[in-house]
Amino acid sequence: MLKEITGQYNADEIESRIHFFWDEIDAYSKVRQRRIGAKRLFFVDGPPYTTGHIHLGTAWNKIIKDSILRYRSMNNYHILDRAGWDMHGLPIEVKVEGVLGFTSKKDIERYGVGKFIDKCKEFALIQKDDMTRQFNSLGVWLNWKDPYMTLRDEYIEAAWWTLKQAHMKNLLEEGKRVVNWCPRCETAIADSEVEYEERVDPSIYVKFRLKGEPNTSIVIWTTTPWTIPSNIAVAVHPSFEYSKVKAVTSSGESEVLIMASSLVKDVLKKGRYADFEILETMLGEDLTKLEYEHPLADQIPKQALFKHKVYLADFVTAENTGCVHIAPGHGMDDFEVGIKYGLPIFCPVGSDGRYTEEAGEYTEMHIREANKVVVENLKERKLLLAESTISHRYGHCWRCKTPIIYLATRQWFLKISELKEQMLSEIDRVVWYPEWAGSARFRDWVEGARDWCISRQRYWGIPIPVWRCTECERIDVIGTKQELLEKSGLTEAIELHRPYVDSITLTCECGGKMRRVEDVFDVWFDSAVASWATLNFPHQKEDFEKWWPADFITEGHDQTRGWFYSQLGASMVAFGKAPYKSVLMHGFTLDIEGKKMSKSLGNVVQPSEIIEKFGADTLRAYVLSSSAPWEDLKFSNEEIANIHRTINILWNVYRFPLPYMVLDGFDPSQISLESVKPHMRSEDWWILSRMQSVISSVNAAMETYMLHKAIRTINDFILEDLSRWYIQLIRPRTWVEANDPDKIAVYRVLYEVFTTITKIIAPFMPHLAEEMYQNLVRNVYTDAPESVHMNDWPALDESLIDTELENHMKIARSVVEATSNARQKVGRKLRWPVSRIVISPVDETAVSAIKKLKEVIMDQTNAKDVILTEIGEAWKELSFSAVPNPGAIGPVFKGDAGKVIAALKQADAISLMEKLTCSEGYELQLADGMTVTITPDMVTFQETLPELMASASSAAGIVYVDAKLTRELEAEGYSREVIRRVQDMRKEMDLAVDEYIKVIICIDDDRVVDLVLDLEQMIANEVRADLQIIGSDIEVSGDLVKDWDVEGISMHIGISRS
RNA sequence: GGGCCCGUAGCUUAGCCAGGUGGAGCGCACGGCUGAUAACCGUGAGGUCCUGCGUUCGAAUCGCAGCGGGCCCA
Repeated sequence: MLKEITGQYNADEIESRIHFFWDEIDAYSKVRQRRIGAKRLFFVDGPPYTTGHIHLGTAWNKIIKDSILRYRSMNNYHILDRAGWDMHGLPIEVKVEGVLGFTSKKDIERYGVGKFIDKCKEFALIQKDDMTRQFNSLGVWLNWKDPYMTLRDEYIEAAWWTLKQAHMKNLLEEGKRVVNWCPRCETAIADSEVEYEERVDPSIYVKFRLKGEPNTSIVIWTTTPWTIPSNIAVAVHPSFEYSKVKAVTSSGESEVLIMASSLVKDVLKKGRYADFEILETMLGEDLTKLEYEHPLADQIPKQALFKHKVYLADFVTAENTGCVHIAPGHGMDDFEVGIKYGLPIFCPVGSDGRYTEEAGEYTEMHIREANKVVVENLKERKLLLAESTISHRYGHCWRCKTPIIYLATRQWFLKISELKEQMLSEIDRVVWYPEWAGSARFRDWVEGARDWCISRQRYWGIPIPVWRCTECERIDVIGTKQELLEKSGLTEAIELHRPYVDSITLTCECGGKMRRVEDVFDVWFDSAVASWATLNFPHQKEDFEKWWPADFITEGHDQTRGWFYSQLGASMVAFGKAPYKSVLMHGFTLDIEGKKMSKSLGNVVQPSEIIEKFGADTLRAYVLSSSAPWEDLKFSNEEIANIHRTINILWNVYRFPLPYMVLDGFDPSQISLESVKPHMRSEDWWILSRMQSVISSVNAAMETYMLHKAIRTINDFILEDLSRWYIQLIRPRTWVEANDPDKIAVYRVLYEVFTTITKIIAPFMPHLAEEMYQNLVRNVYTDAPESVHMNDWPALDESLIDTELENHMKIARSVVEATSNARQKVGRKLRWPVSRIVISPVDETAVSAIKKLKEVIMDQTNAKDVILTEIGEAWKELSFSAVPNPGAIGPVFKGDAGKVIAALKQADAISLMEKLTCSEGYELQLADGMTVTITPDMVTFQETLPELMASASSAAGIVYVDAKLTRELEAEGYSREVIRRVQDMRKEMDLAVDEYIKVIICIDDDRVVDLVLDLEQMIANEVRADLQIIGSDIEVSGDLVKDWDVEGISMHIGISRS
């Protein structure tokens, strides 16, 4: 049986109860099992990094996923949805280093890599558990019991297997490249791990002395003096014009300098030269014969051995000097130039940021200290033309914030650039939401794809499964644990992490010993293989055949260059096709100002705070409804409170009829909707039609992941249709005591609407849906599915949709609102009936709407009659007054204008109007007897309403309210005032709805007593009084006695339990 | 500096694709309702539709340029 709900909406209580219930019956597993055999949907969870705490953005991300999957499940999809965790990488290493008080890789080596890895693993696992709890509190259903974790053997194998594919397809390459390097973490870091921040660096102009041309130098500019020891060349633009300039100092000394012609003035000003003379101009391509001396060759013996020349490069811009310092070991562009012209890739800097022995006198110096030393050394040699500082954006390590450097090192690469064309065509095969996420944003990114450096010189990561022979250099890439066991001859269980795996050696074909290269994978490679790793491929191939590729993924727009890309790249390498069929790109959570949430700004909103205050369902409904998924979400406390209010209204709507239903023993399982149809009123048909229309809109919205539209539609329905209208209309019908078919029809219709609501809110507000479902459905039908989430999504019943009725109801509501408006103007409150409202309808539809829904209108306007005029015709009882228009009268009548205006106001408006509409003028007699001609532009007409009447416009036309009182109306008005007070007192005494009372009412006005006595019986019925005394001079007593003031009349009322 | 997205009332937003009198909610002011009541409803005020230029009979909507914000890149 249905149960009455007495409490207010208490999210905390509901949600903990529902979580307990779900755990108890293992609802999630049952829901998934139920759909086995249905159409498959493979969803891959983008694995959050195990930081230990979720934030609003990750909460939003999981809420989107959960809502979509719940919706799909109800629409009969068999869903595969392992939650995922990204658990390797620098962030955890850095955190563990912090806990252990380490500052460099040497500390880790001293401590022991094995112990360090154990700490990292422990850390990651603990943080995963913490975060699982937090995601659970959002009501997010994914497979939490068996999540995929990047630190697991089977996951590591998926990465290994993928690398082996790359090797077999000749897409794996080891090579010297310039990479972003963090000198603190002593590792290469990915482009995506570089954070750009404003930073002040030196800005120096350096003279490189030409060989064979005394007193002549080419001038370069740089912000990294420490790279000067590594200088190998100068680059110029082939088609820029360069000048040889004779520059003269204030002391009269002169020298010859070479730089871009357009920059001569700027440069010489910086060098504080007093005068100059252009000796010669030439194109960049004419400079290539020049050779110069390395400025610090005397300090760096190795530099004295290299030739230093000028080369051409298109990337040179006409900035600074137009001559670019090239150190192929320390810059991407520099490296390219070096490769192109076969220059030495000279890189005398070690992994810790200190110079190596190749740097001569700089050996062991840290590059950060080197800046000032280099500048000093250049100054000593009179090679420094100018020196200052510059503030610019410079890359930093995302974890430890150390400024990065560029180093040419040996690294492992996936040759993604070779796959670019195929990747672009795969992008077109994927369905993107919104469309531009793929066609514009992702495409742009992929078009710029470079080879992917997948190696890192760290510890906590998937070891790169490359073994190299110490004798012949041959390499072998291991694809699985099994393969490793076989090739190494080991039999016992092995740990696939460092340092254990490092100790395993293989035997080379040449008989030599093969050792693993020491690197681990870039952590982005981990998640890149998620779509097959989560299927335990290659360990287990059946699921892969059955499910892959993913039907759907959804992540934030930062993942364009992240997971959308890394997955595509890895999948192209492994399988030659995209690993996902459709992608929803969602936005970011910002603060109310539209600024990103960050700890330093102190504007971070914690999901847990919101859950505590409003509950998870409110948070969910808020983030889903407040903007389109792909737009950024500006977090607003006001808006979330507003959503909470809507949910609260739904709760109140839901519990409102329950006491009556329970009292009447209403059993929906015994009364079909079909059986009450003969007794349904227009409003019942209407709400059922609206309900179906809502289902239809929600379906349409969900098809294209317009989650915001889906929820807004549902919320509007709850607020506008259900709470503000239907419930108001049917309230009196629920109070009827007899077992009236009219009442039963309302109950059944409400029941139908409520049970449908539980299903359509289930994907979005899963707890509230479950709470309502358990009472409405499980308490009635014992054989119903255990959880609302096991139900099918409501099928659209088009036979219930009546668009004409929906349209008519809209018109009727508009009439009711207009009546409210008019009542307010005339000062007649709703409790007091009016004799009639008169409507001048605009068209046929308005007429039929009003005729069909007359009862509804009368009821809601508290009017005794509704009268229609002919279409477009004014109401006959109206009169008009003339309003003179001084703007037209003034210029014509000048000094007499005042008299004309006065006369117009006195004139008979009706005949004036009639004359003016059918002729050009009206002869008006003024007070002094003069007659003037009034033209139509001089006067406008205004309706004047009879006393106690008011009008307002509505969709149906003008609505007039006649608020004149009669004895009957007044009697009813006062009686309702009395009833309302007694009801208020019943409430105050907390009486049961059906309890009887005794009432004594003393009214200090004989006329009003008389009026009220007209309806004595009605009052007694309404307030359930079995004894009622009303008079003007009687003693008032009772359990509760109160004095009231009703429109200036004192009333004393006493009530007691009967 | 480049790519993509966003900019509408004090706040959150609809309308923009397909040009034709800008519409809600919150907040504010006033009023109403009263067995959903620690709830609810109505009315009103409140807009340089980021700015400028252009296309057009007509621009919040289309185009261009700029400004501000976000993500990504250099």
